[in-house]
Amino acid sequence: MARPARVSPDRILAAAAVEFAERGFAGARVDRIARRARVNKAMLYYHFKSKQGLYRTLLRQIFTLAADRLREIAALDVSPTEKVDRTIAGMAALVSEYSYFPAIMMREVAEGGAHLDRATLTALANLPRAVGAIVQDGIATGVFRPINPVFAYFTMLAPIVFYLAGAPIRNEISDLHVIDMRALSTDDFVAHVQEATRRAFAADL
Amino acid sequence: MARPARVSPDRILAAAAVEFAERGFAGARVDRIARRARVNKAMLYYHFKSKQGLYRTLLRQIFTLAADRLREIAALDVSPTEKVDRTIAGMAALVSEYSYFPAIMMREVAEGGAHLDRATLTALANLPRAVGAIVQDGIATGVFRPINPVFAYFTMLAPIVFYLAGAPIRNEISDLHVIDMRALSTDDFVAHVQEATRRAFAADL
DNA sequence: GTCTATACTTCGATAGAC
DNA sequence: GTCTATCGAAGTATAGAC
Repeated sequence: MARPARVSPDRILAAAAVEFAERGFAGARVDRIARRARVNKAMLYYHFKSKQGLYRTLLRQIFTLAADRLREIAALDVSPTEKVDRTIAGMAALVSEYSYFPAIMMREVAEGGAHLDRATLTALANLPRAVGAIVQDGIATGVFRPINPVFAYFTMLAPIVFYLAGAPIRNEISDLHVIDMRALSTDDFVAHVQEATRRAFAADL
Repeated sequence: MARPARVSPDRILAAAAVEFAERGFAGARVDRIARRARVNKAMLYYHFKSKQGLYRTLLRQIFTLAADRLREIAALDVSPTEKVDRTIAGMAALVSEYSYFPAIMMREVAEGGAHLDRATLTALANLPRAVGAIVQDGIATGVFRPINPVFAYFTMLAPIVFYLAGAPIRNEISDLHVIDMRALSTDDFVAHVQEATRRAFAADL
């Protein structure tokens, strides 16, 4: 049973996730995180030592969680095609639970991993590794055509992350009445990426 | 003939592109931009009024350039399939000319357009519009299966932007010897996305 | 573990001479 | 248009009492 300990660190992490997702590492304000977590700023430093320490802890946690989910899917006893479908849906589901995930991911990619340590980068590396394993299995068993597994990772997941992170700016744009992107459904988009990926990966008959 | 005027503003914009791509709006330092452009900081404020003014000018320029290229492709007298191929290659080519483009794009999406004004958002909106027009044409003429044009935009271009923006962090990860992503070629990736997109969009026979 | 008060630094921006 | 000098705000971090 999960002990109710560490409420304060966990509340800080939750507040940090929102702040870092919305503003990035440089734009995030420690005062705002503390206030949102309803803890004293000194407590934040007491638990995490620095803004960067907090950031790294948060990202390691997020990346580890995501990689674990992907590895669970990879370990299932279903076809590679089904695993690819579930991978795409799984990432979308992860985002609906942790809505800050895509923005943090996009920012860190753009940042070139500047604020990350070895452990955090390793956790991130497990994402393409897990997806790559699924794809390689599909190629080996002849259900997928030969594709580079890392390429496959980007083709499958970049649209999901980009699309879900892009919801706020799509709304901004829709407000201008130049093009309306408000009616788009996330589920429809997930189904679209799944269908597109099945067609893109399938071995020729 | 382009007058050689405005060397100083142009140099500032070029320096700003590098700085904003590497560090984001909040992380960028006006002093660094001025030094890189070899102009006095006061000159920067003289020409652009504020950090935000500089940022908006830069992004409007980038987005306008990208949208113009896409519209040129859309206007070509070739098949929709060929246009889609060229759209993907065209974005990759744009990035090899303006290497700061993908990072800025990713950051701004994550930021939700917070620092942008109406003109800049409108310029950005022209990207999905141009791609959407190509896709709609393909659907109307029966060479593509029915797909949402905005979905198609994300499926085609998110992998390109994500992959190209991700070069630095892939190198960081490769240094850890957990997974090696250094040997990947950009041209191969472009070819992969083109092939995947052709298969994903093609109408069933 | 928790809080108040504050030290120290960095950064965006401008005044004002030339 | 260009430069020097500097202001004032904002931000990270910590010292030290409880």
